Amino acid sequence: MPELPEVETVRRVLKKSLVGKRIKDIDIRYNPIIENDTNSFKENVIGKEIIDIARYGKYLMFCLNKGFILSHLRMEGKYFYMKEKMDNKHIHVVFYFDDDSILYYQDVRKFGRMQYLDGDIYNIPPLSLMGPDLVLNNDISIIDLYNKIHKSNKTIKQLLLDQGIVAGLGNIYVDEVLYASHISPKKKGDKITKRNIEDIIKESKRILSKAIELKGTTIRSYTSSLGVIGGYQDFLQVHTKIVCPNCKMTLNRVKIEGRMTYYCKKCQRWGKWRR
DNA sequence: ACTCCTTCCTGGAAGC
DNA sequence: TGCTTCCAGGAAGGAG
Repeated sequence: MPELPEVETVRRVLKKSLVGKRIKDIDIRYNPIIENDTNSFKENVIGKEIIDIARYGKYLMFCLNKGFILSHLRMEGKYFYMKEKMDNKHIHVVFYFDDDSILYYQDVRKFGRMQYLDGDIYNIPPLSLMGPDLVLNNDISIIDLYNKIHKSNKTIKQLLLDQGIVAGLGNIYVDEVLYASHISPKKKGDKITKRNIEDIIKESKRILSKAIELKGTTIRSYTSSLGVIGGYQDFLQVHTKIVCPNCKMTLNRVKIEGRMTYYCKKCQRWGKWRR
């Protein structure tokens, strides 16, 4: 399940190979992956050159000499770039380049999406609707974030998963950030303090940067994306863990709004002004 | 305008 | 052993 560090890792790998390549043809084998009409997607993309690969939150952006392909990997989306032909039933989109190299998009659960967009990409949906990227944005406003979170009575876990509030966190790293910030995932937005927000931003930056350094987290991953195996799983403190690394108490494993959540009831107390 | 619920999809695990 | 059922999970879209 790629979150910000995994998408950033994919971006770095793809950027090395793909910049300067011209798209000669596209094979779309499963139409729902493409959010545009498939014919107009092809018309817009074939013949274009990839000039850069960027990222915002969990979105990967193939910047073309005109327009962009915005790609979201969701749960299982993976890119494979190679000179050789490959085939399996989970490859849904294939990009052929003018130098006869090939980019395969594989997605076991078919949840991933991609679309062609043109214009001021950051000022049109979906990117215009997103909160600040936790890694790209070095100047996230504590007060703006506090205002957004403080007026809600949803849980902080749910709020941090909302990409409109902050961009990049998914289920794994939210648990890690809340643990590091000593905040219960069940704490409601209107009980969150400015100090909590500062901790969340600081810990998010620390954890996500470290995870990027280690090329992301690989758990329950049968195939490594592009042969890249992440190393951050060795640094996870609570997600998928049994015992709190700090107090050694058994961790709570509960569902919060449908998401499996790991936390330490003792070290992440809510209602108390631990922080 | 907000929140909650359902849908998408598959392989692997669990249950019988 | 082999079949069936359950479940995870990000985000969109519908319902209330």
